[in-house]
Amino acid sequence: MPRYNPSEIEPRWQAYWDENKTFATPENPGANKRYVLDMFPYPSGDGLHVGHPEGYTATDIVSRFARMRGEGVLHPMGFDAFGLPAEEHAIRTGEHPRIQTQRNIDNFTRQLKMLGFSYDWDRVLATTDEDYFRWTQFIFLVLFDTWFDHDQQKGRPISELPIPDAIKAEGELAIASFVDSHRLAYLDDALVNWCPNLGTVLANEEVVDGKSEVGGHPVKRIPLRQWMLRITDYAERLLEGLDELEWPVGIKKLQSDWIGRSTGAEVDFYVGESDQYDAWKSERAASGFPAAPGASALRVYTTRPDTLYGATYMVVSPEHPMLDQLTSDAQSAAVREYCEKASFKSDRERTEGDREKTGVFTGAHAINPVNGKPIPVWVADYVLAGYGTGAIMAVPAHDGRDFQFAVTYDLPVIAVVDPPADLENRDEILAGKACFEAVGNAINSGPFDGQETNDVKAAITSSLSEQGIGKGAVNYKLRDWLFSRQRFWGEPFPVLHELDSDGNPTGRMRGVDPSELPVRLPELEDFKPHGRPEPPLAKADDDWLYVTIDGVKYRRETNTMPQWAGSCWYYLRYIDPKNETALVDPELESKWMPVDLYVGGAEHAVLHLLYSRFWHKVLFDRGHVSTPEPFGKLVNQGMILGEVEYSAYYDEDDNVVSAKDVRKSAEGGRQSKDGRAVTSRPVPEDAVQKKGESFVLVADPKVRVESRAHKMSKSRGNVVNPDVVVKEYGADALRLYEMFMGPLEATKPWSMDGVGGVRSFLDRVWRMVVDDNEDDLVMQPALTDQACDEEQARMLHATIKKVTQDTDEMSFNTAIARMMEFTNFFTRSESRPTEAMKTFLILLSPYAPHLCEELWSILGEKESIAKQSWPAWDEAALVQKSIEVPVQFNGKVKTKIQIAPDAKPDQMMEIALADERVQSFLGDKTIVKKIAVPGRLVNFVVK
RNA sequence: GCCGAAGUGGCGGAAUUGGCAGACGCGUUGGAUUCAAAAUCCAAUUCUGGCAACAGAGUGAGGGUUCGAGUCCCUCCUUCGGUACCA
Repeated sequence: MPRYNPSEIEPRWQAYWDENKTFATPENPGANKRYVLDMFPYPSGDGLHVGHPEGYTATDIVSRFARMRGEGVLHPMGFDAFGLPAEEHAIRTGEHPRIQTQRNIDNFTRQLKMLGFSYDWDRVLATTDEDYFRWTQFIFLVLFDTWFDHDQQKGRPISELPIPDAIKAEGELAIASFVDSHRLAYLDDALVNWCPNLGTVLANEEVVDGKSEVGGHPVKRIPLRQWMLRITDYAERLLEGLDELEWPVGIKKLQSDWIGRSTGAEVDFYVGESDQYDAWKSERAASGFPAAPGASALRVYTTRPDTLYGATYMVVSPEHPMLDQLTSDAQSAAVREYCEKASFKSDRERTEGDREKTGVFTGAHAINPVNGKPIPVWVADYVLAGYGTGAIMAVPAHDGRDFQFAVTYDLPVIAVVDPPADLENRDEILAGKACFEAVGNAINSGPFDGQETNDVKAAITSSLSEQGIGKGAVNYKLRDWLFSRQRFWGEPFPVLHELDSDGNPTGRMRGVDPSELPVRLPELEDFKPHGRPEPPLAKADDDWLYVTIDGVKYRRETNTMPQWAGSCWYYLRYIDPKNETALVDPELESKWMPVDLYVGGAEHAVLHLLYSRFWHKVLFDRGHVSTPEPFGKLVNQGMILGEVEYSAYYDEDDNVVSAKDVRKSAEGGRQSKDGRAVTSRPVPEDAVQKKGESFVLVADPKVRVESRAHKMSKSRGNVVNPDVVVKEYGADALRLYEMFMGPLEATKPWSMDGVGGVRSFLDRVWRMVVDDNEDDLVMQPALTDQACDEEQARMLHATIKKVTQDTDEMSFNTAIARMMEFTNFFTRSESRPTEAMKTFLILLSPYAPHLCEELWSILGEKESIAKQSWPAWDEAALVQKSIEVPVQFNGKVKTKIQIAPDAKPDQMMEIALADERVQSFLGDKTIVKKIAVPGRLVNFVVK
C-alpha cells in the first residue's frame, strides 16, 4: 500500500536538511575545493520558470556529487534584485519597490527550497541589501580611485598618477580636472540612448533595433553628463585573459568580437593652407608623429594603410570636432542641415532600410600624404564618431561602404590592389567599376607596386612613421561603459559634487568616505520619473541631497547604477557574506577563488560576463582579489521551449493554406506564395500525420502543417510552471526530467509525458525496495543479504562506472539512462542484494535526493545519504568470459561469433573461420583482406 | 549580408570518437492481471518486401577518403541562435 508519495517525502527531507545544516559550507575547504555557482536570478513577479531549474539542477548534482567525493563545496544562491520591473510596479501602485522585491524574493526562495537544491542558505544575498550594496559602492570608489597605466597595463591608485608640469602650472583646478579625466570612473558628456517612455537612458546593449530591450519603446540619442567606466583601457587584458578560460568557444568568440581588436595605422592628412604644406611636412619630419594632430591635419584610422594611394576622398562623422573648421562658407548651410538631421536620427533610423549612404561635401580638401594630391573632405553619418578617430580616408576601390558612397556621389575610384588573376570580375575591379576587399598585389602605388598587401601595409606604415605623419595603431570596437541610470531602484553613487557659496557646482567632486557607506536610497513620496533626463533622486529631501564637510557644501550624485553593477561581483561576497570590514576576507578569497563551475544562460555572453571580468581585473590590480579571472569553467544551459505544437495556415477567407506555399513576407509576417496574408492556428495532434519529410493534415494530406516548439511566453500560453509540475509529479521527477531531456547545452522542447516517464522510473525505484502491495511499510521480499551474483555484480559495477564518469562530464541524460537500465534489471531479478540497492541509491541521490534519503532511511540507515562516500567500481567485476562480436563481409554485418574479450586478432580470425555460418557466407569467394579489431569485430573483404 | 550551432524512427534523444545505428524514455500495438478501469507486469515497435527464415534500403542532399563513415574531407540545402556601416 505505501506508494511513493513525493508530496509527503519531499518537504520532510527539505526540513531535515535545513535543520541539520546538511549543506553548510566547510570552514576550510581543504585541498579539493570546488566553487559551484549559478547565475543568480532576477526575482520577477512571475516566479521561477522551468528554465531556471535546468541549470540549478545541474549545479546541484555536481555539488552533491563533489561533496560525496570528499571535496569542499561552496554552492550559494542569491538574487539580482535591483531592476526596472519592481520600479515600474512602484510607479503604478505607489508601493515601495523594496516591498515588492522582498515578496518576490520570498516566493523564489520558497520555490528553490521546494526543489531540494543543496544551497548553503546561510549565505544568501540580494544586491538590494544595504549590507551588500555598501560594498558595490565601495568597489565604485575603487574604480573612481584608479587610473590605468598603459605602460604597465595595470590599474594603479590615482595618487600615483604622474601630473605633467604644464598642468601643475595651471593650478589646482586644472590638476583636479586632469586627475578626474584619468579615473576609471569618470563623467562625460556622452551621446546617450534616452528613452522618454521609460524616463531613463539605456546602455547600448539595452537597445535593440533602436528600441528599448524592455518594453520596446523608441530611443533617442541626446548628449548628457554621465558616469562612464573606462573598460576600454582593459580591452587588451580582457582579450588575452580569454585564452586561459575553460569556456565554450562560441562565447569566447562572441566576447573577442565584441572587444573587436583591429590593427592598422593612424595617418594625418594635411588640411591647412596649401602654400604651407611643405613647411608642415618638414616640421613633422623633425618633430615626429604628435599625440594630437593639431589644427592643420585631419587624423584617420585605417586597417588598410596599403590602400593609401587609392584614397580618393575623406569623410568625417557629423560629430567630428574639426567639422566647423573644415566647412567652407558656401557649404556651411548644407553641412549644418545635414548634421542636424543626423543628430535627430535614432539608431533605428540610421540603420533602417538598405542603409543608403548620404553625405555632404564640406568644401575642404586634404592632401593625401603619399602622393601630395588634394582630395575632398565630406561629412557623412556612415562614419561613426565613437570609433577610431571619427574620420576616415575613403578607398572606394577596396571598401564596400566607400564604394557605395562613391557611386552615389560620383567620386573617383582607383584600384590599388590587383586581385588574383583568376578572379571573375578582375577587369571590372581594375577599371574601378567594382569593389575588391581582399588581399593582392599593389598597383598604382608608386614605389610599392607589385608588393603583396601585408608587406605594403608594413612598408607604408614605417615610411609614414619616419615622416612623422603616421603610426601603427590598434583599435577596439569596445566602448566605455555607460554606467549611470536616471532611476530610483538602483545603487546610489557614493559621490559628492562641490557647491560654491551660491549653491552652484564648482566642477569638483569627491568620493564619500568608505566608512560612511552605504549611501542609502532616500525616502520619496512617489517614484514617478518626471520625464526629464534627470534622476528621481533629485526629488529627495535636502537632508539627503546636501552634505557639508569641513564647511564645504556638497550635493549628492543623483544618478543610480545600472542593474549590472550588483551582479559584477556577487560571486565574491558569497565567500564571506557577513564581513563588515571588507568586501571579502582576502584569506577566504584565496581559498575559494576562482569559481570552478559557472552555469547560466548564453544571453549573458557579452554583458554580465565581460563587465564582471573587468571589475575583477580592477580588483585584482588593486589587491582585493588574488586571481586574474573570476570564472574558470563556464557552461551555458540551453533554452527550454514549450511543448511541440502543430499549426496550419489560413488565409483571410479561412481557407487552409499548405505550409509549403507560405513564405516570409517583407514585414516579417507570413504570406502565401501569391502574396495573400495568412495567419497560423494550432491543430490538434491527432489531426496530423507524418508524410515523407513533413507533417500533413489527416483530412487533407495535400496540406502541410508546421510542427515546431516555440519559446515559452505568456502571450503564447505555453509556459510551464514548476509549482504545477512539483505538485503533480514531485520535485525529484522535475529535477530528473530536466536532466533527462537531453544534453544540458542543447535547446529542447518540454514534454509533460516525458515528466510522467521519469516519474514512473522513480516509482519503479521505490518498488524495487518497498513492497507496495502491503498496507504497512514492508521491504520487498526479494531483498536479500546475500552478495551479488556475477551478472548482478557486473550490472552494479558497470552502473557505478558509467554514472561516475557521466556525472563528472555533466552528461546527465546518459547517466540517468544507465540508472534506468539498472532498475529494469533488478526489478526483474528474483533476489536483490540490499548492498547493491544501497550503492545504487547513493548513485541516484544527487539526481533524486528526496527519494534516495527516504529509501536509505527505510533500509535502516541513520545518517543522511548526502554524507555517504561515492562508491568506486571494481574493474574486475566488469570482465566477461566471452563476448559477442560481429563478423562483416565487405563491411556489412552478416553474423556474430563468441570470443574471449582479450582474444588476439589471430585467435579471432581462427574462431571466425571455424564458424559454420562464416563458412557458408564465404562459399567459394576469395578472401582479399582480413581485418580483426580486438574486442570489436572481424571483417573479410571478399571477391 | 556576416558569424556560430545543429539536422539520426511517430517524438525527445544514444552511439566507447572511424568499428553491431537507434541505448534510455515517450508514444503506439498486442498480451497478462482485474467484475471493470486505473496502476502494474510481459512482449513487439526504423522503413520496404515476405507466412517465415531472410533480403534490401537507411543518420538533411550530392560527391569523396577507407576493409568499414552518423562520426573525417569537399559542395549544397534547411532550421535555430547571435550580429549589424567598427574603416
